[in-house]
Amino acid sequence: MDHVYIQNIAQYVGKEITMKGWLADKTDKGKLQFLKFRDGTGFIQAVVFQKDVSPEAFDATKKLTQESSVILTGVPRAEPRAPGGYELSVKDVQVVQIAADYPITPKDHGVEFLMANRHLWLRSPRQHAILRTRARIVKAIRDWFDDNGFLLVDTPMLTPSACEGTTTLFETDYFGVPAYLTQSGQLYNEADAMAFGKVYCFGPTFRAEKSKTRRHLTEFWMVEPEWAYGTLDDYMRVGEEFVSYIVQTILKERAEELKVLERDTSKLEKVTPPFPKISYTEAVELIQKNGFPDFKWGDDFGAPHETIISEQYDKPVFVHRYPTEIKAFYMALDPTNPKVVLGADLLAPEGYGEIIGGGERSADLAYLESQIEKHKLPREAYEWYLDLRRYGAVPHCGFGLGIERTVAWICKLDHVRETIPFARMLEKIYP
RNA sequence: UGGCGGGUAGCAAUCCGGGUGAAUGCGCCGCACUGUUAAUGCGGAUAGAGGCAGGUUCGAGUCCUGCCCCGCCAGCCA
Repeated sequence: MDHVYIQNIAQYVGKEITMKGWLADKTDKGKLQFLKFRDGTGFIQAVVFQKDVSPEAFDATKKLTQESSVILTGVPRAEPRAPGGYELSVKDVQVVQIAADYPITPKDHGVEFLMANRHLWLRSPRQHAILRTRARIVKAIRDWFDDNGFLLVDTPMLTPSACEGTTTLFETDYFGVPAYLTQSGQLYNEADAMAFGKVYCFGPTFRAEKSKTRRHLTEFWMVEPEWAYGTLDDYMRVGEEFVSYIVQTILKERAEELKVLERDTSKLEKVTPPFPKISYTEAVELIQKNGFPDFKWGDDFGAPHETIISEQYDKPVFVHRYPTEIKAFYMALDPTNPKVVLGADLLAPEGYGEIIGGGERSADLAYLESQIEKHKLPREAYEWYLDLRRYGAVPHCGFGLGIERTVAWICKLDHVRETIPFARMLEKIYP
């Protein structure tokens, strides 16, 4: 007989089934043993009464340690008192392995210890809630693009040169020549958009920045759509529809997980289109009026400035038309004011900062040539990119959304390190 | 990289006005208990010469110096 998974338990109420998994925790009440059992799809309480099982099985139950692997046979039934609503009345217990003294106890632990034991920490209910939410966010992202005419066209991880500069890249030895782990699929995405119209790429991204904050990883996942004939306004409209879809989907599909995480969902419910949109210039005035009178037009936002902006709204907010000087070389100039570019960032509420960056890309060959020179980029590495402006250049736009920051925001976590199974952080790569 | 705060038993904390190798809870073992949810009660064992290296002192976990590691914040960014 095939074994049954906890996530499907409702279909088997009253029937004898077998479940395979691990013992998360146990409460010994003498002739009654409560097993907190998990199988990867969920947690369920199993109850072993001495009179219901063989003496051998009962003995084995009493000897089970935390995280021992075990196969249970029994009958599930509805139990209002149990988390999840179901409970297994056990008829037989088969021990697969008795686990050695398990380091992670149900009591408090520090971050250092938990991260050193990340390979085991993943088994905890809270980590399940986060990573199951992450998986659903990823599916929502793919669904939205797939259903809105975007073609998945992935971009390379290994690149011959930097996208925007060389200081933050991980270098590898590519058959004797340097190659770099990608920090963005952006430029390749533009080639793909000129080929397929509407595309998106989705994969890991690497940045060797010495950033040590709750919002940074050296390896993180990013989804980047790019589409031909798209404008700044198109991008912001797509962005708000897209982000709202993700949030509303999670509210519906991961309500149980958000409850485990004690997430205040009323704040997420408000995330619907349209989002507020303010210009960089308006944002500067806002910052000056709220405690930073010395902030100058032309300065880039720091974390405290972003917080001031996002605190004004109960939805994510777009800040558009940044000074040309502080943005990437490929950004399109605003034809009505060449001091600013047609770019915009989306700032998440509740202090989570920038979760999207993007905008319209320049289609102007001469302008891009001058930008490459101005930014001291190696011209030959960008010839293929310039080709895109020689052969059927069109206005186009795109953006990148950081998965981990989005997960951290939706789950309301203190740090992005819990949003990915094995976080890669500054000088930390174990386990 | 800078600022601040930390590194004491497997884990988490107390001790931080220097003075007999101090110490609580969890975990672990045993006993009791048919409704636990971080169970409870009783009993027991294990465990560090207090991050590492120096220094001051009659005497240092406790003061000083250097180094290592961790956390938070900042810069940079998604």
